[in-house]
Amino acid sequence: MLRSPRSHPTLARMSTVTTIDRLSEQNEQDVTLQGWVYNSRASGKIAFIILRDGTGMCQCVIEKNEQTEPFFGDVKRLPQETAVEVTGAVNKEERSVGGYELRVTGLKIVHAAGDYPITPKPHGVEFLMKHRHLWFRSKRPWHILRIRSTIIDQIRRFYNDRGYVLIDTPIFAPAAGEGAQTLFQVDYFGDPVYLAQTGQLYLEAACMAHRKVYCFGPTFRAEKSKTRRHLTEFWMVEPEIAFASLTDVMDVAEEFICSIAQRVLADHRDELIELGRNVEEIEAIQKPFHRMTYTEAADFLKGPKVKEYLERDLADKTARVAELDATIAELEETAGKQGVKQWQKDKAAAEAIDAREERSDLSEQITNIPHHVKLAADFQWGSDLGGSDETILSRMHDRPVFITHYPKACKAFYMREDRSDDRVVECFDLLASQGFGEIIGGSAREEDYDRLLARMKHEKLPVSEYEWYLDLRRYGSVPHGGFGLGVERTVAWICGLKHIRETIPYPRMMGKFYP
RNA sequence: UCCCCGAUAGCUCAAUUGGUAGAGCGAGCGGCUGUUAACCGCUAGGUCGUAGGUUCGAAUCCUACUCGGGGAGCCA
Repeated sequence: MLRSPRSHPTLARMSTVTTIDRLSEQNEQDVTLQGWVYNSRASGKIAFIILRDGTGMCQCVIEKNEQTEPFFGDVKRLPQETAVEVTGAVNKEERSVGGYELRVTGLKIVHAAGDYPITPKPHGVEFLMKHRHLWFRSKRPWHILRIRSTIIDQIRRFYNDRGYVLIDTPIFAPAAGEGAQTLFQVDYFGDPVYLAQTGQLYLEAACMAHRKVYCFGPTFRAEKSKTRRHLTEFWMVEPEIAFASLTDVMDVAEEFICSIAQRVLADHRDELIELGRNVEEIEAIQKPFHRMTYTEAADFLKGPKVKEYLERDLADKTARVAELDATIAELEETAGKQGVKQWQKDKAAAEAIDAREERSDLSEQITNIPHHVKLAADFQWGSDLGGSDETILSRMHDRPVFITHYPKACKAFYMREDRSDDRVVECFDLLASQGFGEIIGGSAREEDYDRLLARMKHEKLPVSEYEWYLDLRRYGSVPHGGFGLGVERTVAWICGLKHIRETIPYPRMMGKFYP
């Protein structure tokens, strides 16, 4: 949008409106930036504004002189998040954030902000979540949501580039799917319908028309889980492929995850580092992933390696707690000592808070470890893998791990019976590395009419409501399969976030839906 | 549904274990020419989550409730 000088009486002269991400191409030129004050510092005759404009951050320097005199007084105490247009010369400057700064000659206040609630100091989660709409502007959420955007773009590209057809599946769905207690019920002109928790059954129908299809949209789970891994509304991408075996589907999943990791590394390496992510661990996301059957996993969990691993983990964590206690004591002494600069005290106090947080996380983990040892050792063939079991398997491998062939009883009715062992089904979960746990669940689908019907009757499903689904096994039924990837869990894993609520713009969790 | 932890200024936290409620940031005013969470001085800001109870006396101990955090089950 072009700006006329008349609408900006305080601008010294007309100059090109640009954005911070393009400043390196405009060194020495006069430009105008439009943005918000992220932070400001001022002394008697010089002021610094850290401006953010949506594309990056840039330091704007205002020296007091005849040109800046008319607005220098305003600049001296610009509240955080004041919207401004600043004009000046771009100047390459090592000392500045981003390497370039603006030597300001003109400034217009577009909107003077009031008392902005989020300060550059630490805040608690509850407070930040209540101000999610403003928190977007802070660095950390800004980086995370950009990476999320790239991951979603890569998801679409991956399937579109490989000839998959996008099939949008309904969000209002009859009770079909798995257990109704985890579904949100909605009144649909007097009839009960449910918010979809998967598009899979609908997708199976479409894959018999287009061969390779996928759906991508929000799904809803009414599970009463209050943990760092759960949302009630989350995004899932589900591909479905005709004439595909279990291993074909797993190969796609493997290729898919690698493509996401590569894309994020290519586009956001610096941002990952800024978020504190260990980039080497993402570089390690390469084919082939580990593959083990459920039965192998069960034996592994009961074996000596897991016990040793957990015992070593316990020892390491106990040692770390002792280390933290020493650090905390030291920091507290610094914070309370006389003759120490105030900013050093602040820093020590802030570090002490972080250390205490890490310590309380660790001590909770330490109390849980013996329980996890017991759960792993007592694992019974036939029961589903628990959260702690998955975490153990995932942490003990340097790349993602496929767990395949679960017992029939813990999986959904549509999964294909293993023809060589009818106790298990041809399915897989993909566990992300570094303990992030399950990000994909998939399977080959039962293509045999009689086996499927028997299974549905065994599960006491209302067969009449699934007639359309059974039709797929009456007319040209072929082996096929697919999987679902949880977008938020993937973002959490790639960004190294311990809580899923930061991976989605407006998290919906049990008991929380504001803003 | 169950288990554990927490709630003190707008924000982040402290209060020597039951004895007059404090600091930093933020806000307001003043000072400072290169700051990086700037710094220095001054000012305002509180029914200690709510309701009971114990006590001469409760932010502190007890009970219930509300809200938040973490976990189990279940799941992407």
